[in-house]
This record gives sequence, structure tokens and C-alpha cells, in this order.
Amino acid sequence: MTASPAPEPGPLRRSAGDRRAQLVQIGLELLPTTPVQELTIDEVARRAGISRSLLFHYFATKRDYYTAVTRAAADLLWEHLLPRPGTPPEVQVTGMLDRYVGWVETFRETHLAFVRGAAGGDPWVSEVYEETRTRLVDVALAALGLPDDALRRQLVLAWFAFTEDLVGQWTREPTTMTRDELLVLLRDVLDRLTTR
Amino acid sequence: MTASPAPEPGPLRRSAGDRRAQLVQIGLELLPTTPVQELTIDEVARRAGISRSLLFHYFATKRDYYTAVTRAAADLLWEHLLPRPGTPPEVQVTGMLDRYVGWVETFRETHLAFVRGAAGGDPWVSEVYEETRTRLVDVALAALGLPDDALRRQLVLAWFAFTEDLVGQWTREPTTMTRDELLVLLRDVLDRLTTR
DNA sequence: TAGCTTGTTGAGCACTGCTCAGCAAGCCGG
DNA sequence: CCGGCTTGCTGAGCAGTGCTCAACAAGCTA
Repeated sequence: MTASPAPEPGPLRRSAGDRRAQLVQIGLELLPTTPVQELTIDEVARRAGISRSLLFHYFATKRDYYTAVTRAAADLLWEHLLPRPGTPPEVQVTGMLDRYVGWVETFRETHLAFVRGAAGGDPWVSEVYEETRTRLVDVALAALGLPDDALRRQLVLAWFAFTEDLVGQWTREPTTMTRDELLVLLRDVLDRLTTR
Repeated sequence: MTASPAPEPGPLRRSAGDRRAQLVQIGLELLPTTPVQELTIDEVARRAGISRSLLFHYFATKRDYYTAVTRAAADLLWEHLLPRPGTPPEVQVTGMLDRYVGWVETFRETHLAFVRGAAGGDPWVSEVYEETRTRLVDVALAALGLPDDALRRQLVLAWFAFTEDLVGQWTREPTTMTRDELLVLLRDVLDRLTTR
């Protein structure tokens, strides 16, 4: 009886891929309000309508889980920043900067949670973050047409820290300058740092 | 019997001030190896030779405890960086920069733990960190003889992030430039940012 | 000696990460 | 239709950790 194919949110039997995706998605949704490392298995399982045990079936460890969530967040950011193929190199960096500011404006809390989680000490999470930064340096140096030496990499990475901090502050208190001024300033600092 | 005044590490009865200081000191010693928030009450109590309960007598909450530890670390940094009274303003910033690099060189792990803990999401810890940054901006702007407006504060704060990141990288891989080149570069970036 | 203050402890509760033995839903070969 | 296999899934329960509470005990003062 009542065998109607109702779209119940109950503990349906799902394929392994679906479940993993669902669990990671829940993690992403919780990210704005909770530091990654403080996601509780209980809460995630409850939202997914499954038992704690099942979560450990898919992620052997809590760390495995929130690392996966972090990686998903990093991938989203990466895909959003990556210049569209065919873009002339000169405007690639400007475009990425523009999209980065837009990203922070739109997903302020999620992005802060991502950065915090990365800085928060856990080596596994930091690694995901560092990996993203490394890839971004690659793209940036290539787009700028600059040689890829150790010094320049250090400077560009430090410039990322500068950018992250300044954009973060500016989104909280945007009265100090216009959005365009911010973009020009960041671009200018980067140029002066890399071409000296 | 055996009433000798031996300096036993046992559970001596101490004054409230002494105990607090001892517990905070233990926290500082653990800081290089452990993110602040992951200090366990058990471990600290064990090292102090006391029961868990006593720690909660002095710090109502674990958060209270590691916030105190963080504040202690921040105070140490602050005292180390603060220009000696009587120093001419022009060399104050250079001196602070020099001492900051020295600090990171000497207490690399502790300082990283401090920064990580601050970035790690906990508002209480972040507040201590932000407070220190704010005081440093005050001193820096005063020493540079520059007006104290919102834009300049944002830029100096972002420059802190730049400096932290670059110095951190440089201490890991110091072959990219000499110590002096690093200092000159940082100072140069700061000047260009604040006097535009 | 009695009594007060206060440094100190052990037992124990609640929550959370994690394990394990086993249930049950779907699919296959007979 | 049945037996067996795979696999998504669960409940009970253990261990560690933050935190509470009632009570002990060391030292001071009256």
C-alpha cells in the first residue's frame, strides 16, 4: 500500500556516487556558517537523513570528509577564476582579478570559511589550498608572459595574500575606494612586484 | 619525614596567580607543535601535574584558556616589535621590520601557530590577532608621519598580510634573496602603498 | 581548637569521532 | 520461485574530551 513513487526525502537507497556527492554538497552548504573542521558528523548525517555510520562508510575519517568538502570548494573557485580559453593573455589577469573580487562579493562567507580552514592548521586542508595557489601562480605568470623563477613565485604568492586581505577588507568597508580603483591598485602592485 | 624542601614537580599548592601563569606558560610551550584550539585539557593538566578540574577552576572554558595563551603569545610579539622609546621615527619602521623578520626566524613554529590560530576561525582568537594588527597599524602610521585614514589603514593591514606571507616563505626558502633585500623590498612596497 | 577561605580532586555526564557485526534491498544463476 | 551474492545501510557501543559538582584538605585567623 501507499506504494506511490513519492519523492520522499527519507533514507532512500542511493548509488555510491550520488551519496558522496550529496554529502559533499551538504558540507558546502554548511561551510558559510561553520569552519570546515567543526562540521559534525552528526549534523551532516542528520541533514542527509542517514546514520552516522554511513558517512564513515564513504569517508573513512572525518578529516577525509572535510578535506573532500574543501577540495570541492577549491574546485568551484578554480573553475570560476580560470580564464576562458581563447582570451588574449594581456586581459587574462585582469579578468581573473575581476572574477575573484566578484567571487568574494558573492560568496563572502563561504570564501572566508575556505581561506580560514586552509590557514587553520590542518595540513590536509592547507595542502588543497596551497595546490590551488600554486596553480593560480602558474596561470598568472604564463598570462603575464614572465619567466617562472623562485623569487617571482614567492612574490606572486605574497601578492595573493595581499589581495585576499585587501579584497576581504574592502568588501566589509567598500567606502575607501571604488571597485575599479581596487582592481587597478591590485594590478599595479602586481606589475611593480613582478617586473623589477 | 622526608620533609626536605625538595623541588618536587608534584601537585604543590600554589597561589592563584602562579597557577594561571604556569598553565599559560605550558600552553605557550605546546604552541609550536599544536594548533591552539587543539590543545587538550588533559595534556595541559598532565604537564602541570594537576587534575583537569583545576584547570577549569582557573579558566571557565577551554576557549578561555587558549584565548589566554593566544593573548600571551601576542603580547610577547608586541613587546618584541614595539620601538624602543627615543628611537627617531624614520628608523622605527625599519627597526620593527627587522625585528619582525628576526622573530619569525627565531620562533618560526610558534609564530605560525599564532597566525594560524588567529586565521582559524575562532572569533575570540581572531579578536586578539586583530587587536595586535590594529595597534601595529597605529604605530606604523605614526612612525611614518602619515595621516590615519580608512584607506591607508586598509592598505597597511593588507601589507601586513603580504609581509607575513613573504617572510614566511622566505624563511622556508631563503635562497631567493638576501635578508637585506627582503627588508628593502618590504619597506619599498609599504612606502609606495602609503604615499600615493 | 574551631572555623573560614581557597587550592585541589575524583566521579561522572554529554557529546562526538569511530568500529563492528549484522540487516536488507536489489540482482543474478538455477 | 529460491538461494546466494553484492552492497547500501543501521544500531549498539567504545574511547576520548570538554565540562560539572560535591567534597576534601591545606593553611590562615580567631
